[in-house]
Amino acid sequence: MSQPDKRRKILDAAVRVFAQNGFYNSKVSQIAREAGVADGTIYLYFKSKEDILVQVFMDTMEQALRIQEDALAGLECPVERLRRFIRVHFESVSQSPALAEVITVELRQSSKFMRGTDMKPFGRYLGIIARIVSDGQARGLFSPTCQPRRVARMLFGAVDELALEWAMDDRGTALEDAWGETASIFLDGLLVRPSVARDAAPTLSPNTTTTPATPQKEDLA
Amino acid sequence: MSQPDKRRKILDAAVRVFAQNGFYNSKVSQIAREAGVADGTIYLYFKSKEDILVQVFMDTMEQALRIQEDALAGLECPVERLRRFIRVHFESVSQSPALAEVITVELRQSSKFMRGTDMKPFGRYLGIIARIVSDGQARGLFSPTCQPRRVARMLFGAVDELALEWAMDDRGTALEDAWGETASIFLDGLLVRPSVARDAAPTLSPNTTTTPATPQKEDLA
DNA sequence: GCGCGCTGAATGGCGGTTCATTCAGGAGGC
DNA sequence: GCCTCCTGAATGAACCGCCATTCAGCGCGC
Repeated sequence: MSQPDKRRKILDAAVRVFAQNGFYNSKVSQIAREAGVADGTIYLYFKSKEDILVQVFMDTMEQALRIQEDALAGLECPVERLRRFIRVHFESVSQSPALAEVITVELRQSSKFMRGTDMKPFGRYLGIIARIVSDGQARGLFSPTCQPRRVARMLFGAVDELALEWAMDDRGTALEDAWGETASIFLDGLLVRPSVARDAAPTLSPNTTTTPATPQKEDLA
Repeated sequence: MSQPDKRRKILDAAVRVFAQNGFYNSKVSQIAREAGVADGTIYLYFKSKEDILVQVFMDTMEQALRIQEDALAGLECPVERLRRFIRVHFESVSQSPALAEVITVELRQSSKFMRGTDMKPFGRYLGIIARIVSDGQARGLFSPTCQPRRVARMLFGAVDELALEWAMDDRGTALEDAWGETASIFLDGLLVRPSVARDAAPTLSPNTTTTPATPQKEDLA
């Protein structure tokens, strides 16, 4: 009646507590209280306090991977895939900010001294982006000069930073339109179109002035 | 003979130790040993262990700000300013990886429970980027639709993530060419030029195929 | 001999982990 | 149906090691 049920309750409680105090300032007994469970019970399900964190991380990452894989399943075009990825990431984050905060903040900390814990799931998450990029390059859509792996890391950093800001400070501002802006920068860049005629003075303003390549339709999930 | 000298030694030692073990797994006595100083001495210069971290953060941030302000002093063009900013950031990081690691990793952690410690310096760092962006918009160079503050955050995230990766794992790979790639993505995007004629089939290949707007000369520091 | 900068052994408490104990519910004998 | 015996999940008070912080004293320069 309780086995996996209780594990979940503890994990959820842990996420809340970690998000509020950070891993090291969280007491196991507080997690227990929050989960409605005795201190000792926790050690029936987890090896140690640190193990809780690892499992939170693993669970979340695996879920995120599944969600992305599902979301991208139908799409062909790398451009659309990239946009979708970004949107889904933000959506996942806004689903449970506390979780996002823990992953985002604690993940870094952890990966330092958790040598031993395999960060594979994270690598796979990056891999999704990297594959989109290299695929886009193969089709001649994306600039062939950039390293997919690096772009993946870059994009993840950007997206993660925005998510963190949102989760920590200004829960008020809309995270919803962050995704569009992020996508448009990564696809089109900051620069306004007429980049070829860079040093040519604005002789005649071509009709290109406002043509961000972004307005592809991208309807519902 | 030692007042500010010793403070520095302790700070430097702390950076090394924190970088290796993370803040919470670092022992004050280890910092002391590393600094060639007695445990108690540390408390002559710092209120607490946490205070050491705060000061590392403050010092570093202030230095980073100074460096960027100096580096950008002469430049007018927002495009060049942005590129310079990115390059200088990476250069700073590669100057002392340990420091970068601490700032990058611990900063997040910290800002959670260090409510009270003002994160102003970090805000100012973001502010530099934001100003470049809004300036670029004012001059019609950058897309007017994006929020400078958000772009700043995004860029910082990207750059920080790359720096972290470099500092932690693959110290081997060249951080040097990361800056160029980052700049080119943020300025030009991933997409290969002919964005206007999106759905038009490749009727005639225009000469635009390989024209990343990046090849501005950007010589030495 | 005084004070200042420094020392490092001692301390105090904090909190992760353990483990003797409890108790709900299931199986089986009558 | 009811009582008894088991089982193992759950409990939570106590334990114990760890480490940030303190402070009584030491030496050195004046």
